[in-house]
Formats: sequence, structure tokens, C-alpha cells
Amino acid sequence: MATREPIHSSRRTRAASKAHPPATTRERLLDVSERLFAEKGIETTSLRTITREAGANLAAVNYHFGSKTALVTEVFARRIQPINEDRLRRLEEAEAESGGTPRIERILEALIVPALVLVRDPGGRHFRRLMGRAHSGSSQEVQQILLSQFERLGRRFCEAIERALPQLTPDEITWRFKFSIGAMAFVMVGGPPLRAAGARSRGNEPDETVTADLVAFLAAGFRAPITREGRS
Amino acid sequence: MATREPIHSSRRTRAASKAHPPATTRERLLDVSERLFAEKGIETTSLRTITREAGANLAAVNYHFGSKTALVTEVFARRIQPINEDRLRRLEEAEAESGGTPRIERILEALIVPALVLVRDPGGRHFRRLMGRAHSGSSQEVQQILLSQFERLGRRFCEAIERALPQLTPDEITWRFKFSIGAMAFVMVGGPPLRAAGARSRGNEPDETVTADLVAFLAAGFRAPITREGRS
DNA sequence: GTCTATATAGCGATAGAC
DNA sequence: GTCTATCGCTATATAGAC
Repeated sequence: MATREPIHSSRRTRAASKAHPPATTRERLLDVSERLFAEKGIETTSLRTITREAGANLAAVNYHFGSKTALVTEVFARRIQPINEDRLRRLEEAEAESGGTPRIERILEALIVPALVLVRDPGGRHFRRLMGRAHSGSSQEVQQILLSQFERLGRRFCEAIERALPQLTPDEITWRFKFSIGAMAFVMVGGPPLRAAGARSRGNEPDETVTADLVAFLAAGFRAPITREGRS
Repeated sequence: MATREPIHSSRRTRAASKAHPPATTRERLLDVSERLFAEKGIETTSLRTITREAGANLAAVNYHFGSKTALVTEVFARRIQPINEDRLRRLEEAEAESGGTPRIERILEALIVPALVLVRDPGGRHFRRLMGRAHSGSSQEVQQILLSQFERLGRRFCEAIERALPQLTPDEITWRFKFSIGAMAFVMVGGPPLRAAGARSRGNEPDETVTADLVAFLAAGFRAPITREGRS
């Protein structure tokens, strides 16, 4: 077992992608990284494991990305950008249809649907889990990556909510938006069952009905009257 | 600086605890671990850093706990148990006062207050962040620790909510409970500002008003009518 | 119980041949 | 663009003196 294997099985855990089993080394590294990061965490996944699973050489990561950090950044950027563009597009669409101030439900849909839609995407399922854990956990470095992608978006959505719910102060909206991000992230990450689903109806994996329920839940929360006592 | 310091400052970031600045090595290791895990993450915090900050020897962790994993387990167990007992006590209290079916607000307070009350506790602030990140992210190992402590509690709370909101199915309650855990966890972890708090009113650290707002938000969400289309 | 010293292993990164 | 080989470092864990 210590004698070193010849070239090492180059195709292994693939055959998941549709019509391009091999793809380029760069893409395989991104795909494998995404999956392993979601399954085991970023810090605990080594470049050795990544390159082995991708059927690539250990030096490939440093050749294609320069460093592990750069690889991590690219794993996130590759997915976040289209999602956030989709979010903005849906928000603008909702605003256009409603003359500038859509209902809170439409705003929340614009935020949530592009993320949870990854449930159906076989390649996106891993990233959905990864996003979920990146939102709350992870190192400061990763959160910085995520934050830089999310800051504009968060401001944009909060401003839209301010117009939709003028009775709330910007401060209250910021917190309620935070509650919403947390709820969404927790659904995304999936994770273990909080209780053993007696009715055996829906599993732990979110689907469209969950998306609709989450939107209804958060919209009602946003509309809750403020019960503040000792604040100016 | 490379010459090794004699015994290393044994009192440093303490003076936070009331009357026992040094405490035992075991307790200092737990305190320091808790803080560092919350600040940097578990995997990225080495035993070397922990023992150095605690003014203890590198071998101390393995002597007192046996392994890093056992240390991590103890860091969580030490805090979770009292919190979950507090949660159950408050839930039972609410049920007793209301004749068995308290309002959803009271149930949510029983769940949330014991966790967010740690805001005031100087030793608990670190753990609050740690709990927040453990809920969503972290390794399977840590989540397993958390889950075993949380499973009974989750079932117990969901059953209480079923009685409070009989119009909801158990399945819907499970998901809405999940939304609530996510929102709470995201508040606990604190994290970076989602937008730059223009009004400069409340910071990013949660306080009592946030707890009240979170309860009101979630309660309204739970009371939202079901808008399910294609389900039996 | 606390220390030094070290065993053993894995890490990210790189040089340089092909 | 891919490979081998290796550097330099850090990690957890432990043996054994005090």
C-alpha cells in the first residue's frame, strides 16, 4: 500500500454530469471542491483529497487557481453571481409590475426562489448546503467573500422593503431582513431532522411547497406590528 | 521573542468572571476554547493556540480531556444543558399558567430568551456566537453533538405549538419551527452587518428589543394562514 | 498535574522535468 | 498543462521526567 499506484484511477465519482463526463480539469476541480466543501467543510477538506477525487494532480489547484483560498473564492463566486443577478432581476421585475412598491411577498420571493430553486439542480444541491453553512458558520475569510457579494444586494432589498412597509423603521427592517436570511439559510443547509417527521409527508429536503410556506411565514412576520416599549 | 517566556501570563483576558481569576486549568481551557472557537472556528483553532492563551501546557488538553474532540464536546455540553433546561422550565411554566395551551409568543419566548439572554453574560457572549455557527455550519461531528441535545427539545416544543395552533399540520409546524431556529441562530451568531445601519440606532449585537422583535416576527409567521395548493 | 521533547502525520505550496 | 518530488510548516497526540 505504500508502493504508490501508477497513474491513479482518473474517472471515479463522476458520471453525474450530463454529457461531459471529463470536462476540463479546472471545472472538475470546482465541482469536486463544491461537493466536498458542502459535505465536510472547507477547512477540513485538503487539496490532496480534492485533486485525488477530481482525478487531477496535486499541483493542479495551484496551477489553475494559485492557492486554496483562490479556489474557495471561485467556488462561491461561480454560483453566487448568477443567483444574485437572478434575485435583482426578479426584484426589478416585481417593482416594474407593481409600479415601484410590490407586496412584501413578491420581494421575499425574489430573494428566496433563486436560492432554493437549486433543489432541483443536481449540481446545485451541494452548493445549496455550502451556502447555508457559509452564511452562519465558516471562517471570517469565507464570510468576507460572501459579504462582499451580498452587501449591495442586502441594501437593495431592504430599501425595497422600506417602500413596501413604510410603517417599519429602517432599523427594524434590517433586523427582520436578518431573521429572514437566517431562516432561509437554515432551510438551505438542510441538516438533520429536528424531529422524526411522524406524518412522513415531506422530508427534510426543501421543495416548492416549503418555499411558498417560507415566503408566507416571513411575509407575516414582516407585517407584524412593532411592540417596542422603551425606545425613542 | 523566540527565547520562550518563563511561565506565561496566567491572567489575561479574564477578570470577566466574578471572584475566581485563575480558576483551574481545566476551566481555563474550556473558557479559552469557547472564545477562540467562536472567534475563529473550531477546526482552525489549534490546541497550541488554546493552551498558550490559557497559560497552560500543550499537553494539558490531552491530559484533561483526552483529545481535541472531547474538549469540543465538553465546551458545548457545559453550556447547552443549562440552556435547554431553562427552555423546558419556561415552557412548562407557560403551560402551567395558561392551562396547557399558552400563546405562541410564550412558547417562542421559552425557546429564544434562554439563548439570547447570554448577551448580557460576558462569558456567554462567545458561546452565543459559537452556538449560532454550530446550528448551521460546522462539521458533522459537532452537529451530531448538538442534535442529540436538541432532538427531545425540538419535539417537545413542536408538540406545544401543535396545541397552540391546531389549524396547522404537524408537518407545517416542523418547517416553521425550523424557520424559527434558523432566524434565531442567525441572530445569535451576530456576524457582519447586512447593511451599514444608517440610523445608527441599534448595532449588530442583539439586545432585549431584538428578542422581543424576533418573538413578534416569528409568532406572526406561525399564525400565517397556509397557502398550499397541490397537497393532499 | 504539569512539564519538555518528540513521534507521526498531514497540510499548502513550489521547483523543475516532461 | 501535467507530472514527481520535496520543502517548510503545523497539526494532534504521547512518552516519560519532574
